[in-house]
Amino acid sequence: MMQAHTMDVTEDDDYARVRDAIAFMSQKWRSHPSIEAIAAHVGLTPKQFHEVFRRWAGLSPKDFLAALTLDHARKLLQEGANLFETSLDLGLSGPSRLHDLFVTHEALSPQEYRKGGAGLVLAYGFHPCPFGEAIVVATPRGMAGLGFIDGDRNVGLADMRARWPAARFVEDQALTAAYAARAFRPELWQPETPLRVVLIGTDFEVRVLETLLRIPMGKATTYGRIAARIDRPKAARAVGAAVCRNPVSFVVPCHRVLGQSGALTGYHWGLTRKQAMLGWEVGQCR
DNA sequence: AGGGCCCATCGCA
DNA sequence: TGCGATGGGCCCT
Repeated sequence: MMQAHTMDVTEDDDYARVRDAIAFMSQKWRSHPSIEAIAAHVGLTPKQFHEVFRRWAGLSPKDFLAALTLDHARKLLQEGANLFETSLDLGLSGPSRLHDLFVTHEALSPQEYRKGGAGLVLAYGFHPCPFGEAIVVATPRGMAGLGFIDGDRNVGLADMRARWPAARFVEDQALTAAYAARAFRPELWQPETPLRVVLIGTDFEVRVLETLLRIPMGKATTYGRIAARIDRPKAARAVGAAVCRNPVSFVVPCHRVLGQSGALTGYHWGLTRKQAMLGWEVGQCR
């Protein structure tokens, strides 16, 4: 029966499988479930399970799951320890500086922001991505929002509307599709064709988001370090709150911010998704 | 008034 | 040592 019901695995539901596997793992990690047990739990044979991870992350299940451990998180933090120290001056070209160049960002003026986005027309659309379905929000000046759909599109849309209550939202898949196509492929963010992002928020928030843009893929930092970087060494908690409100997830990589202990703490779009992103990036980086 | 924090302590193996 | 739990401080909306 098991055989008879074993279904074809397609790329479309790869993420769903990965997501379920991660969720199962984080529940049972204490008892060290075997790969076989995890595969069975998500309804796959070990062989299929292996294929899914290869296709989705470019990693074996074992390597992928290893990327989700506390040990690995700590290693990430160690590697990222001097992420900000080396490039305090703008002329210096460290790796973080490089990344920074590929995303151009401009902040909406405080005045514009205070109006809650009044007069702004925001196009939105829904698109598949490596982490489920995404909602993309764009202005003529660049990408303003990126979120995720878990079941109900209206929930995701409401999440975005609540950020700019006075803006007019217009569905425009054609316009947002271009952003969606590039948002998850950082190798396409080139100096001559940067991914344009519009950061909308308070002064403090924008400064935090700008700092996030300097964290390269595959690296990580902590809330406290960001606070120090923006000259507010004791504001780690406020940084957490600002990171939490990041409208352009993934592109502004708030998933690369961890607690000082290496704990993943929280994620607006679900901790499981944060884990998925961190594991996926390990595969992208080799 | 509360957070996607952080640090110092303390009590347990 | 290395954890988990607790308490107090801190700073932005």
